[in-house]
Amino acid sequence: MKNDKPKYRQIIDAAIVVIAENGYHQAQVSKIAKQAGVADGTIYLYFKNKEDILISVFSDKMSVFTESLQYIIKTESSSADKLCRMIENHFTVLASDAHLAVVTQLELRQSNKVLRQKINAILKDYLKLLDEILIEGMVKGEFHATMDVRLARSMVFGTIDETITTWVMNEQRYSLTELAPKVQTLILRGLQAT
Amino acid sequence: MKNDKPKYRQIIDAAIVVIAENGYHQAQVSKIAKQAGVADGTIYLYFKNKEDILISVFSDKMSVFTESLQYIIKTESSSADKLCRMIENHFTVLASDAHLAVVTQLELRQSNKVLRQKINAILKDYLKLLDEILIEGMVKGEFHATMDVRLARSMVFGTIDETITTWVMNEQRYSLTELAPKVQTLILRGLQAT
Amino acid sequence: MKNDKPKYRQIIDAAIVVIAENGYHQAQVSKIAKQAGVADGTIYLYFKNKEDILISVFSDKMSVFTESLQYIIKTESSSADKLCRMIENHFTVLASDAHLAVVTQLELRQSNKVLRQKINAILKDYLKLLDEILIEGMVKGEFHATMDVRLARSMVFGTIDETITTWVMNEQRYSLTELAPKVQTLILRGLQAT
Amino acid sequence: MKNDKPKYRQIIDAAIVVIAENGYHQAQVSKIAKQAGVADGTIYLYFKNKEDILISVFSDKMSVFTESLQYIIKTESSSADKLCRMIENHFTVLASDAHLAVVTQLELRQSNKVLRQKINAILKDYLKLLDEILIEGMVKGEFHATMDVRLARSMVFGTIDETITTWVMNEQRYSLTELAPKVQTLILRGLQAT
DNA sequence: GATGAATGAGTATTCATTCAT
DNA sequence: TATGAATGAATACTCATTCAT
Repeated sequence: MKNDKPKYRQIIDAAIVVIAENGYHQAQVSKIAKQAGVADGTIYLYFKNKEDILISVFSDKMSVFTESLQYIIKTESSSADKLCRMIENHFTVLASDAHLAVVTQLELRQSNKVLRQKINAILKDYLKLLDEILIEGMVKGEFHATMDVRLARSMVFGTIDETITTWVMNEQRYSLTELAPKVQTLILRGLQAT
Repeated sequence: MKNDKPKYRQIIDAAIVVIAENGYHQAQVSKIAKQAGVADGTIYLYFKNKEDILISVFSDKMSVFTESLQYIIKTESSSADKLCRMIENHFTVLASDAHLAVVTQLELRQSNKVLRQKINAILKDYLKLLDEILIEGMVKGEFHATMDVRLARSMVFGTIDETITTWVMNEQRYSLTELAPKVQTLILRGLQAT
Repeated sequence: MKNDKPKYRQIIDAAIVVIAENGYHQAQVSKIAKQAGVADGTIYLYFKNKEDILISVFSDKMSVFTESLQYIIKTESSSADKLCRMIENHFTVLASDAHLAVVTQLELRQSNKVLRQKINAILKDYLKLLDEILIEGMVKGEFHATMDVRLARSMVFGTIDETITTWVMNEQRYSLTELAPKVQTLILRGLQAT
Repeated sequence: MKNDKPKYRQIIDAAIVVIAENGYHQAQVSKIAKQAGVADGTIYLYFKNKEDILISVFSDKMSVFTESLQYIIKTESSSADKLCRMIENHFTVLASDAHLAVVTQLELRQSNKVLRQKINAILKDYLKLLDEILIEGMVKGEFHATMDVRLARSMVFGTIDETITTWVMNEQRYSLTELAPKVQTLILRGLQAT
């Protein structure tokens, strides 16, 4: 039952639903409060302001990706496998939560510069783990020893992000997870030492 | 034709400057009018509404990319060369116009879903030409015959886009054009038949 | 006809009516706009913000007092006469404008510290003229040569202000102007050299 | 009797401190509760509502003035002496409690019309004693037999009040008590029969 | 008595667009 | 064509008060 959840979580979850269904600019605080089943003022007992809700939404969900990735890095042995599992995980999480996918790929990007910078700071933790995998792969000889890590990271993340955004823009009409193996192949071909 | 009228151009150019310098959400119609040296009302003699200005900005600039790419497709012979020249051209154009880079990579993405869908429709012409190159490469045996064109397109465009966005977010502090060869290598490795 | 007045004046006059009839804290911008017969947004073409309206109201009306007093100082010869005419004028102006009296004596005093400081700065011009009269009277031997000007000013202004406030609090049920001669006598007795 | 309970006093004293330090409009109930060391809800066990706190503050402190004045009336013999001792007492009490002076002279005056009317009702007890002195002085021939008592009261109280307010507005930078003799002289000159 | 989490009404201000001149 | 004064809808946040514990 929803009311059993702590209010903080109720509000975060409500925000995702409201943003996904109404769009970023139509996600008024009062709408989020109503969806969460609390009074408008209650929001401000748990969040400093509206921006704080949005950052918390992103931070909260991003930590799922980051924690999974940390686990993957620990448990897989080859760098290529780590990368493959990362892509697969990224796709799986978003494919299983349509609301979240819309929010992260489309709506949250409409935020202003300040908020976007805070979102990017949170994203950085995830990208650092990606860098770890890439560097390890280069050191171990799995990936091209001379490649530019920053560019490789842009390729991996850019490809993943563009693939998912395209899927969301097409209203999630096809299976995202089925694309994972092909994306893995495309990316690995670009990175792996021959 | 309305594009020929000087005020139309004045307003388009003013919009880019105003958006780049103030950000998407601070680019009021009155500011654009002032920058263009016309009255607020005059804007509406040349554009249906504010959204129309923004779409026109994107459309106007995108046509530069599309025309260059059409020329490249015509003049280069191998698919790999076409792809390389496309990447190089994309980087060169944005590297030479700091305002335009900020507007297309950061500011215009803050627009709402409707506007972004219209922007994507314009982008589609450019991506269709990219598809042409990829398909031709597959047919000619230059690229993997079995790859998914839609994904390959996402990889190429996603990598280019993420690389440029990262550069803009880093306040264009390093040379973008010098990255072109490495990006070309990364992408071609992923696509080329071995 | 009201609409013949410039909008600035329409809004100032409307503000006085709305504040007098609804009280300071119930004088919403939208109410003032409605009373003035303009749209809410029009207010902001003529005033920076709500505080600016209130300051302008006070400043605008205070200048009536100040200008009259300057004229009185010029035309009367004895200091005692100047003081008498000042008191009489102060009473007459407020007695003739019930709304204004309520606004200056009761409502505007509910404003916050910042606004009250700005109001006091405006009031200072008026009190300086009072000081002039008092000092001149002392120099000419009309008033006690040894009295403390600051205190004398407090007595004159405090007596006037308290008398008027009491009258307003009693809902202006008796004639304020008829009190003038008695107030003049009381004050002059305190000041005049024997 | 509720006044005997320590929390009642704690809250009254806390209110004065909070209002003096934060200003009337920033003196939230929760701030007063915190300063008093009680929970927000506890306030409502001792006071009907916020207005009740403020009235109680004023009433509580005003009784000090009223009781002193009653003692003065009893112990002094001449009306002039009573008036002098009243002025002196009024100045002394406020000069010795900076917080109280700020609260009564500046902050509490920002309250709305209803609250100010209640404050005036409390003040009336004090002003009635002043009236007693004035009337007695007229009967005994010390003061002008024909003067208007209501106006004389406005002069006495208005002068005292304006003098103290000016002193508070000047951040209590000079000695208020040293002004007492001069104020006494000014006022007595206005009232005394010659 | 004492607590403090929860409530929800209320408002200044911006800016895209219009239209009389 | 060109102007720019006027419009008016739309929204985050505060804080006095309550009431279940």
